[in-house]
Amino acid sequence: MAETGSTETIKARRSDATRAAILSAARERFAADGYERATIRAIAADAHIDPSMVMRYYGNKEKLFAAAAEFDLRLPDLTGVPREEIGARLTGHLVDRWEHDDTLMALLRAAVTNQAAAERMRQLFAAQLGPVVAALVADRAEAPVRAGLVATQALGFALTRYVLCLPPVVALDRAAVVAWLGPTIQRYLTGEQGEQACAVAAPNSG
Amino acid sequence: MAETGSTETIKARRSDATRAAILSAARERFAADGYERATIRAIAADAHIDPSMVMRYYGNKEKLFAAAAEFDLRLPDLTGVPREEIGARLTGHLVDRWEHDDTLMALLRAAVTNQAAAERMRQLFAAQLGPVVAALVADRAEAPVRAGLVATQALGFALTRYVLCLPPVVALDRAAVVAWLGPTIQRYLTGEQGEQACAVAAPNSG
DNA sequence: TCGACATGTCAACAGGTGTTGGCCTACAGT
DNA sequence: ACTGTAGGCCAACACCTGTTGACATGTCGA
Repeated sequence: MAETGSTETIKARRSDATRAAILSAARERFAADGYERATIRAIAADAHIDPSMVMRYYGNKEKLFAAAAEFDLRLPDLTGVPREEIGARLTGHLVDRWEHDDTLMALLRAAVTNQAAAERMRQLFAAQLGPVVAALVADRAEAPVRAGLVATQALGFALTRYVLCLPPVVALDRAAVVAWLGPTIQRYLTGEQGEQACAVAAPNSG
Repeated sequence: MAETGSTETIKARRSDATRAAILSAARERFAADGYERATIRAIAADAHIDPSMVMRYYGNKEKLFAAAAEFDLRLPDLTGVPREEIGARLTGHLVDRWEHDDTLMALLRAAVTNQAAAERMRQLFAAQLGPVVAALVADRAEAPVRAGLVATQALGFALTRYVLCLPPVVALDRAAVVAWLGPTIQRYLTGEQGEQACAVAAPNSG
């Protein structure tokens, strides 16, 4: 690769700003419209460039999506957290990730009608949520099921709140979300099949 | 209307079979492909008729979807069921509805990228799940939130199992689903915010 | 200064979309 | 037997899609 300035740093190409603008516009469009309704033309217009530039820099729509849907859940290490708090902590973290980054939304909306995006979603949970859950669970063989159950509730919340916009779910504030969903996530991580709720209050830390 | 045979029965038009075939094909396509990827041409081909017939009978794609997405959750009356079993019962019923009818799938897949379909989904939960939950809940003001939470878990399960196909969630059999999700639904219906799980086994009836 | 290369624009392509109108055919009522 | 009409097919429309290639412009090293 061509370099300049200090010998170790890669040269900042003049096109990097354009690439970033495309990626940012792509994320927004995919998040708002899903895979098929997010058109190359619309993305290019948002980025104030010609559609053909999108093709030059990302090859085709599929690859553009792959680049735009790169995502890190940034899950915290929960092994040091008091056992009864991990549900609330994980729930709070996931809500934050959803609210401050379009990427998950793009991935979710696209994954419903696009096979490649669905595969991405599967990999994301297997590679990022899986290990974290495995580190918390006593019986290693149970880890995939427990991670799957967590996904069930986490994605269901995101779907109803951010995509379908069911009014009562939209109305919940962060504390209420953690208070309601935290114990569910907690049980999926550390509880038993068939276990029922009883009146032990959990701390609302997130 | 023109009638024949017995004076009271409406005449069965020759086109009724075609109409039904269109509707059935539309449900399958919308369920499998979502709103935009399910094309009128593909639906017509499945029904072995010309695309223009779809337009003649249903006006346009939007109205066709509206007709195809007509759905009744057929929620049972849960007021007579022992209080600690309603979570399991409701969970089992919802799983059955998902597995034996394409319509919910069509609605879900379409609702993610189509506003009208999302509105349909909201109405479905407000009009069908809402009242059932309201009948079970002590404090009437809490009913919408509780119904929303149930939707959160029910739709999240459907999303991960039938749409995203997360392997561990797909692998669960009916009994396991009821055993894991039942207590969650139960808590959303009858439990308290912040309540945690403890070792009280729930019956596995469905 | 000159040429190579990166950056960007324009116009067009081939194919697919929802939708429309004209035409043919078979059947019901007289 | 004749005719009106419902059921169905065909061809076409206007538009939008991803994608491509030719062409202009700018920038930087030699």
